[in-house]
Amino acid sequence: MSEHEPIDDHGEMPFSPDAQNVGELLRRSGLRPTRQRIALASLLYSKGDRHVTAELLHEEATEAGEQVSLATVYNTLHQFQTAGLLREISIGGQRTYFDTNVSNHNHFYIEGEGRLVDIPSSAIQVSGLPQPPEGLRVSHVDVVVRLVKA
Amino acid sequence: MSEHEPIDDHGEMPFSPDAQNVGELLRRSGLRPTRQRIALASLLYSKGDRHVTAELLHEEATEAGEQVSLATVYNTLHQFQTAGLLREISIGGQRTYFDTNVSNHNHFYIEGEGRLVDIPSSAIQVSGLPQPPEGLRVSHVDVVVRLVKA
DNA sequence: CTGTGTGCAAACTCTTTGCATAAGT
DNA sequence: ACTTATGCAAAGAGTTTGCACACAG
Repeated sequence: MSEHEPIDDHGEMPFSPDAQNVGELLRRSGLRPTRQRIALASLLYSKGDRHVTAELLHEEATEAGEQVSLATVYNTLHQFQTAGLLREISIGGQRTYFDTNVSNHNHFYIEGEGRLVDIPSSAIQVSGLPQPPEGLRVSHVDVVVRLVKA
Repeated sequence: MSEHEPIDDHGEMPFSPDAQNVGELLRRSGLRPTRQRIALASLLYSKGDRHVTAELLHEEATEAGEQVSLATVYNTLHQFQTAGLLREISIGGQRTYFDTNVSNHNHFYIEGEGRLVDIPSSAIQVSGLPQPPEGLRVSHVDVVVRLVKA
């Protein structure tokens, strides 16, 4: 994956939600474009950046008339994550969130609502990181800004 | 709860692990100093700053010959948290960690080991926080530096 | 004594897994 | 056809809860 021109046959949007492109996307990630995966990917990538839990996505799929089991949603989310299409977000609490924005950025977390909002990568700067202990390297720095009602 | 001088009767250490002081500590937090709570508090505050899960603490208590049920450990951790004696740490994943260091500071998280290490509060600086959405205020900023084997 | 805390086991939530069936190439 | 994905339901981990008994004040 490196030097293709922006797809030029008929579009200008980075991701287009139609099955065509989603299928391509999946195929490139080594995943068979099955009906369920296409449905889930469409939901994920047709509304801009999103933060979903398995349950939420399952609900949406069901409401959209797509029949997908919750187990498959879980499987699919993890497959997408492994393929680099999603990033798992680490908020405390019980539910696991997945973010369609895979680039470097941080989050507001609205307590009591369990809602996540992106903070653009550029906005926050972290300085003064101490040296990690021997034998370890920094893989990722997560900044979560917790918000409560004013 | 507000204006008491630093405890002046006979000590200079902030927390002393013996039952005496732990009992005091609990009492001031509005918690009855029961055998179990004293045992758990002693484990928590006698070794400097610690990061524990309910299971870990339960194990330690058991090994130390104290009989405490897991349910009580959970209850106690939450009571301590409410009383401001502990802070819950938000790492993704399934387990909940509690930190005996209640002051502002951040964490290294060692993936694959599930271990937490404090980063002194002073070390890290976060700048460029965007304005939170209307009606919300920042309650806390968590920085988690994820580490992997080099 | 009186009220709060504890222990146990059952319930609950979120997530994963095993295996037979269905769908993709 | 051959292989991989899906669905179901059951199992699993971590955590919470309800209620009888025990202990602190």
